[in-house]
Order: sequence, then structure tokens, then C-alpha cells
Amino acid sequence: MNRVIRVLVADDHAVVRAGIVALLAAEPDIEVVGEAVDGEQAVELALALLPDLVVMDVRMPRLTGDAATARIRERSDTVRVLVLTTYESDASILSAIEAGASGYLLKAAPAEELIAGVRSVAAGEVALSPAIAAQLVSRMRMPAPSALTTRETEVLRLVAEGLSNRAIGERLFVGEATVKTHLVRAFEKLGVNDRTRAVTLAMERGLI
Amino acid sequence: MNRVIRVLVADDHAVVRAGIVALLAAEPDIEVVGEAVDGEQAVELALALLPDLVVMDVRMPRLTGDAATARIRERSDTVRVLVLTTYESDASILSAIEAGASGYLLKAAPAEELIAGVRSVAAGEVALSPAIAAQLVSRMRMPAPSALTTRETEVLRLVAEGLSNRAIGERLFVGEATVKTHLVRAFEKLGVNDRTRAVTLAMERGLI
DNA sequence: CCCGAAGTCCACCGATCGGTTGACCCGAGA
DNA sequence: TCTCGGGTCAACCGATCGGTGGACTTCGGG
Repeated sequence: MNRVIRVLVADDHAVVRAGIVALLAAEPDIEVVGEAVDGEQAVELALALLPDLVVMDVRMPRLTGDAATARIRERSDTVRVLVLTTYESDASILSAIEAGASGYLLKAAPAEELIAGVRSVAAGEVALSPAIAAQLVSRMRMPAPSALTTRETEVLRLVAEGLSNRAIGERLFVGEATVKTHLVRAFEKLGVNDRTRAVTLAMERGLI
Repeated sequence: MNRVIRVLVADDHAVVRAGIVALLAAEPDIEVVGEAVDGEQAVELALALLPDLVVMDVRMPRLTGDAATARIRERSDTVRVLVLTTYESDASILSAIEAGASGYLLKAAPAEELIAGVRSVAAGEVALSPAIAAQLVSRMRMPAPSALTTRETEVLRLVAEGLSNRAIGERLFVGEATVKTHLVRAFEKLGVNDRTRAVTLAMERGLI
């Protein structure tokens, strides 16, 4: 039998932290060695405590789970990261995995799945919720699934705020024609033909 | 000293349930007598177990926290309800209170606040997160804050799907002119002047 | 019984949007 | 070096949207 799996829990919600801790602490081979309430603290504690893995929420103040994951992975190749999210449609799934996360589970997952995920990741394997795995596969089939460019995303974000094309142009210091170009391209990528649907779809996918 | 406070916990996320249970069970005067994984089960267990209060999540499968609260209050005047939400902008705050909830706390609240809230509600008082209390007050100042009519909400929902005014009219079996009327009124109530912002704002407020 | 809220509908007009085509610049990579 | 993707801009046109003002019906409550 290996030594105990040392875990750092990072989530801004006290209730969720307590839940993860309660579920994990009940397992004899898992020990919770610390808790962080935001992304920055997660990075600090991860580097100070060097746990086997960090169970990390995606949406946190000060530093998102993605960014925190990237920073931890940059500075340590022993600390693995298991990301938790509420929304399976979250676009951050891809970025978290790119950032070096070893697992991605839904908060709606049953306790056994979380615990099994912790053990898998600690053993060097990958842990994915079925719903998330399915989504990854479907994204693989679609070559350019979302992949909005920086500018397109910026424009769409301002559209969501209700700005007109002209106003967006002024805000970004470009011509209205440019704004329209970005929008038309975003429409094509999203498979829609009006700004409102583009915004709601982008929101569903966590793009903006 | 009074007898122990008997609590039913209702949340669809195993992690959150475990968290609430862990936090409450640590208090000597609080006992968790049951857990429900959705709204319908919350109603059933509340009526079967008759706890002093139900700690209920707003967003749950099968039956929302609002609706479950209303049903419980209809059938029992001893079981109180303390509602938990992730989003302070949730429009369900009002409907939950109308439905008879005795408290409304944010999941981001610290553990002490949750525990204090449980004791307050069990004692017959009202418990509100500061952020939520502030929002209630601001709504009081604005006489008709959101209050979109049924039709306006329907129209806005279809706008969110990217339909044109004409298409919405066809879908609802009314003229395009009618759709525009509803939209203009919704714009006034929301304080915006374009459909996209109207949709994003309505989403933020949980209106659609 | 009358009033107001909600829902329905119409016409008109200027502003904006969406679609199209074509063009230029720049930087990264084949 | 040349290509390609990302970003920039222009002109044009039909379609749609937003704003205004008015009108009619129904239904529930004062």
C-alpha cells in the first residue's frame, strides 16, 4: 500500500470546501492538507505544501482555476490538478486541460466519482466525467468548434453589453466596418446569423 | 436550552450536500435528519420527516427550490425553509420569499453565517445575506423593478434564441407589430434600448 | 360599473444590422 | 521567400430593428 494521498482543496465557497473535505477525509488513504479560498492562495499553498494533487474549482476570485492550474504546473511537475466545475458546457474545460489539469469532474458527480477521480489522478491517470469526456470527443470531430479569435471575443462581449457596432468601434479604436467583419466571422464560426443568438450561444459555451 | 434543531438538506450536488451536512453536524444543537437530491424529494421528505427547517438549493432538477418551498409551506406551517443560492442576482430571491422562505443565503457565505442562519430561522426569525438584503431594499425603491409580463418574457426568450420579430410572431401566432410592442415595453422595464442587452440583462436577473 | 393591466394590432420613419465583395498590412511558419 | 491567419477598412443594399402614437379587446378588482 502506498502512502496517503495528500490533497489541497481550493474553492471560494465555504460550503463546497467543507463538502469536498468531508467526502475525502472519510477515506483512509486520502488526507486533506490544506484549503484555499481563491486562485492565488491555491497557487501559494500548492507550492508551499506540495500536495499530490489540488482539487480546484474553475470559478474563483482573483485567479481562475485555469490560470491557477497553469501557474502550478509551470512551477511544479509533481503536483497534479483535478478541476471541478458546475457547468459541463464550460469552455474552460479545454483551457484547463491545456493548462495541464489531469482531470475534470462535474460538481454534480456522485461522491464515489470524486473519490475515484482523486485516486486516479494521484496515480498519474486522467479522470473525466462521462459528460465531459463526451464533449471532448465531439469537439474533436468538429475541427474548429468555437475558436473565436481574441478580437471576435472582445467584440462579442461588447455586443452583449448592448453596444451598437459604431459604439464598439469607438471603444476599440477601430472602424465600424471592422467591427462588422469580426461579427460576421463570429457568426459563421458559431453557426448563427444574428448578434443576439451569437451572444447567448457564446455564453452557453462559456466563451464570453 | 431548547431541543435539537432538526434539519433536512436538499441539494442536487453531492459535494454541496456533504458540505452543508458537515458544517451543520459539527454543531451540537443541530441535527441533519435527511437529505434530498431534488425538489420533489425535498417536498416528500419535508412532509414525512417534519424537520424544523429545510436548507434548500434554488436550482434543482425536477422541481426548483421556489416551487418546492411553496409546496412545503402549503402543506405545513411548522416546517420553515432556508434557501441557498450561488447567485445574488437571482430573480428567484423574490419568488422564494413570496413562496414563504424564511431566509435566503449565498453559498459563498462563510460557515458561521450559514449556521447562524439556521439558528435564526429555526427560532422563527428571518435570515438574509447582506448582499441579498441590500438587493431587496433596492428593489423596494424601484416600484416595478423587473416584473416582466408573461408575454414579454416569452418574447424575450425567443429573442435569446436568435429569432427575428417576424419569426417570433409566427411562433406565438401574433403579428410582428405585437412582438415589437412587447419588446419595447420590456426594454423600458429593463432600462435598455436594444434586444441583445435586454436578453443578457434578463439572464443576469434570472428572468428568462 | 368603470378602470387599469395585459395583450393584440396598425402605420410610418430613421437608424442599424447583416451579407457581400474586395482590399491592405503584418507576423509566424512552411 | 511565400503563404496564411488575424486584424484592419470601405462601399453598397436589402432587411430588420427601435421609436412613436394610436386603437381595440378582455378580464379582474375597486
